[in-house]
Amino acid sequence: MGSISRRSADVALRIFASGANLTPADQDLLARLTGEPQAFEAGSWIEPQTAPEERAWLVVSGWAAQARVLSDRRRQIGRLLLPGDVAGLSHLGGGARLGLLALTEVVVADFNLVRAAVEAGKSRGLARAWAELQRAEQAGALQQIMRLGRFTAFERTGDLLLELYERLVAAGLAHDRSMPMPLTQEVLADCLGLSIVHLNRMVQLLRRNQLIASEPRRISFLDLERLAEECHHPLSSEALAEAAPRSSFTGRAKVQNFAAGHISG
Amino acid sequence: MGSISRRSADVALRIFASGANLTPADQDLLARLTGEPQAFEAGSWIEPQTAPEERAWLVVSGWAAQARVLSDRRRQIGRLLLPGDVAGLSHLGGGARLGLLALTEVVVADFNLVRAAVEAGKSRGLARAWAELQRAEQAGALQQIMRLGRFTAFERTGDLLLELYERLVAAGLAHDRSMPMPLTQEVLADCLGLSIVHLNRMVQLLRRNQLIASEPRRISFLDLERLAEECHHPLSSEALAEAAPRSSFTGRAKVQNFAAGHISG
DNA sequence: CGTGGCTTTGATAGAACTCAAGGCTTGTGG
DNA sequence: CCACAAGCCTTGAGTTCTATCAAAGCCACG
Repeated sequence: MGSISRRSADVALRIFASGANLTPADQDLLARLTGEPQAFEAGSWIEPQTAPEERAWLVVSGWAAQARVLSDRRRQIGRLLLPGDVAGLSHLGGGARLGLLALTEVVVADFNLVRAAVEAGKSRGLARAWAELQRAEQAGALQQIMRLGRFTAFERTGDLLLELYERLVAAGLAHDRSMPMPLTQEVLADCLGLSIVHLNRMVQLLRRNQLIASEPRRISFLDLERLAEECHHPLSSEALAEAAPRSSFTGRAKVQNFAAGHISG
Repeated sequence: MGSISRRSADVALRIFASGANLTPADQDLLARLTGEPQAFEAGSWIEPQTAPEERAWLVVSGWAAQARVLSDRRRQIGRLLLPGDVAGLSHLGGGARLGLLALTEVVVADFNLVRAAVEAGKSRGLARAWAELQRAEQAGALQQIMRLGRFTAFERTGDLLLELYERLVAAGLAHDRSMPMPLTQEVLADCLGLSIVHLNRMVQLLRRNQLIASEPRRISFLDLERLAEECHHPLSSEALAEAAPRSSFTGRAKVQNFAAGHISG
């Protein structure tokens, strides 16, 4: 949890503000209100679900998750946070509170002052950007509900991977039908409401069906369009545009797990 | 879809604004911006999921649902709307769009002007009320994700019934551990991602376990606290307070379905 | 009194979970 | 440089949960 150079938050701030068209003055205000970056190691809670108040955080680098753990150790991940995402847009309160968990090594910046400024109506530009984040969070939640409610395990898995790819592309962190995948299958399973074993089998099915290929910490899509169709996932145009070069992975027979494993199928 | 007396929206407006502490001026603005109440019959789409733009609606009376239907007829209900709830708080756009479906006969009022006023920053009070609605919607979505992801069919069913009871109590539409239940089991199943048959069996299980009792279009809770515990549902204090009188249903052996059926235990 | 919508029941099939063990990598210490 | 341990992925077998299919019952309504 050390302190990091303040500048390291710049990239994330840029991602956060992308599409919001902030004026220079707003950008400056935003930079001043953003707290010192802090690092958390993989597996640690940035904010436990029992925290007395809900703080706002900007994810600067690394992947985090908002999660709730039941007394019998069942765990549900409500939302995955990528660099540029913000946790704690609004105080949820009550029984709905989630904890914020570092899935990889994560750097976050305190965003409470930004939230306070937005709530106090200090800046129209920031308020617009904030509203856009809330919109995206709401849309993501609905997508998650659709997945969990009526999708099969196979569809859920493909749909989530596509969502992550699209979000990473939007953040400039993926391209060419390939993306980093630092998450363990346990984490993916907890997103999708599946057991680890079953999720593993779905990933293998995706591979056997020539829909994805994976290197240790990376996943490539062999047929984005077919995967999207089979998973009822409406592909964003940006994701398709980014996919043009159709990388060399297509030819390979290398079909492996994320972080280890051998050829299977 | 006829037009209804303008005054009929008053109650819903009051529910909508409850807790927001609007000034008289804001209340007046709100009333002026709220459109003519319109009636829709049960089963009709107030707004199809293919609508070109997403309009904002205040539910004045009746129950509605935001739902998405897949090409193979699978249907997922993302959110149930009770009187006083608002659909279309923000433009979601993209693939996440849901339709708005009348589950009973429903009266809605056009809320687009209110949304526009909020987005234009016309009133601090209205903006606060609007933000509170967004907060509630977000919390509801997270609850739904938790339910669908990690709860068993039994827990989902009980948890949803408790949520509905709490929301109805908050809106002044239920009390004494008893609430109206105009929804068919098909609708409940589509909320919970279950088949009709299985949902029916879960309801029967709740009855057999002496947790609920039901008359034709009404459900009573025989042991709110035990149900909440078994379903991992944190009960709101208001729901418990409303429950004090422990109505006479407790003694009855009448254990029936919602709209029809016979004794089954 | 027949019809349609909803609920209930039973039987069967399929999906997903659990348990248990083994394999691949990576990192660590001798 | 090798042995070992820990974490993660993979596999197989058996069980539980949930869906599907089909039919029947109940109720409201015309």
